Amino acid sequence: MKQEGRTAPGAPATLWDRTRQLASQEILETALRLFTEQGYDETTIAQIAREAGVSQRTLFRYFGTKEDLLGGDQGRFGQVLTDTIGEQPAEAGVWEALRAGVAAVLALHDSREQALERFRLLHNTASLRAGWLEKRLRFQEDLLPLVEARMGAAVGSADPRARAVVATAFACLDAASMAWVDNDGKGDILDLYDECLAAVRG
Amino acid sequence: MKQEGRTAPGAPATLWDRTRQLASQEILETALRLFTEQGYDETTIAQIAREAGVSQRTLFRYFGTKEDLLGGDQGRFGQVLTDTIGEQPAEAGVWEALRAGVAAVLALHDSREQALERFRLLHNTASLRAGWLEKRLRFQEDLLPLVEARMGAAVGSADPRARAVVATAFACLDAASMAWVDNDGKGDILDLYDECLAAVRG
DNA sequence: GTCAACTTGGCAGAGACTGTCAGAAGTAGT
DNA sequence: ACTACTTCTGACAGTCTCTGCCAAGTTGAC
Repeated sequence: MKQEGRTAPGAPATLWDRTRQLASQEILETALRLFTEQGYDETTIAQIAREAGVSQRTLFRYFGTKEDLLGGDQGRFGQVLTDTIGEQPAEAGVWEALRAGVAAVLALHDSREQALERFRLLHNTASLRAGWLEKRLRFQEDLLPLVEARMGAAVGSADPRARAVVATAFACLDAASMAWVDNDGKGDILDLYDECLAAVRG
Repeated sequence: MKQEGRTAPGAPATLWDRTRQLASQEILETALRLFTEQGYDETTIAQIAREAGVSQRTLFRYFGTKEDLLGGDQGRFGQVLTDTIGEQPAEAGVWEALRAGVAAVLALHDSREQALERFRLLHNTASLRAGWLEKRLRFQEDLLPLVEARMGAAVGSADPRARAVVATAFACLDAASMAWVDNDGKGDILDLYDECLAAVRG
């Protein structure tokens, strides 16, 4: 299995690529539909596979875990995050850089409705939240060197401050998105994020 | 099953209570030993049960999940946390109250070595971290009303600020404990916690 | 001693996930 | 078009966590 193909711009777009793209999308849509219809825990892999018209084995080849069926391409989240922050001007402070990263990631969702649906599922399903938090932790670790550099700390040292700053930013994003869901998607998450950060750093 | 007995101070201390206490301890020690010896993921429930001299079924009756085998009595963590914060004087600020809670929880570990062992396992095992984070999230929710009251916010409103503050405190605790583990348990976690908070709120 | 309350172990089974393997389907060389 | 090669798929069996159920044993209260 070598799924690197990723539909590059001037793609060769072999039949395999297109087929995989299609299957992947079909699985993803079926999963999201069933999750919202009957809940995450109440939906089995077997059911998703059946309704998507593939075998369980194939489903697991596309998405390594059940959690991966939500959140689509989470790899991109981390990528966009680190890229955006890395591109911030050197004179920008840590918090400005982190804010820019958060904004970029939030802009990644297809639509407000889809984002709301995903966030709602995420915040209401314990088993999902756990996996999501863990994945986010990996993003945080990836961000560490960038933040350390901006804070003037020795990169890779045992200095906990950079980690605390990054984790705080995510904590605020979490609080903001939860409030956003509670408000049924009214308003802007980024505004809520700013509000949270102000409350913390006040 | 009614395991409420919990060896109250002037306990009746029936034979059942003592037996359960013993079995629980035996299981816990066996689990921690095997986890540190061969890793969390590489240790199966079957093995723990066998070496602890109980059936798998009984093991699951004592500890609902594999994760529960680490962290001992996590219920107490949340209890101590909310109790301590609730007992703080009204004129104490949010951050002082939260710090007191954190200190109380940290004081709960039996020994420095055991705490170090647990933290190390926790931070190095992805599957464990996920569950731990999720459990912590529940503590955070429990704390919410207390913090909201102290911040003068409408309790139960969609105000994300209290959630952000609580999450930030935990984020700092996380960063502090990770640095502590990296330093092989040298120094005081609470000092690191203060350092983190200063970096965030600085 | 009797009976109720409690505890235990074994069994069967669900559900997520993995390794393996034969075979189908696409791709490329001639 | 024929062949050789790579890629993908489905099926099967198996592992591991976790749950429901039931029969048997132990303890406690009277």
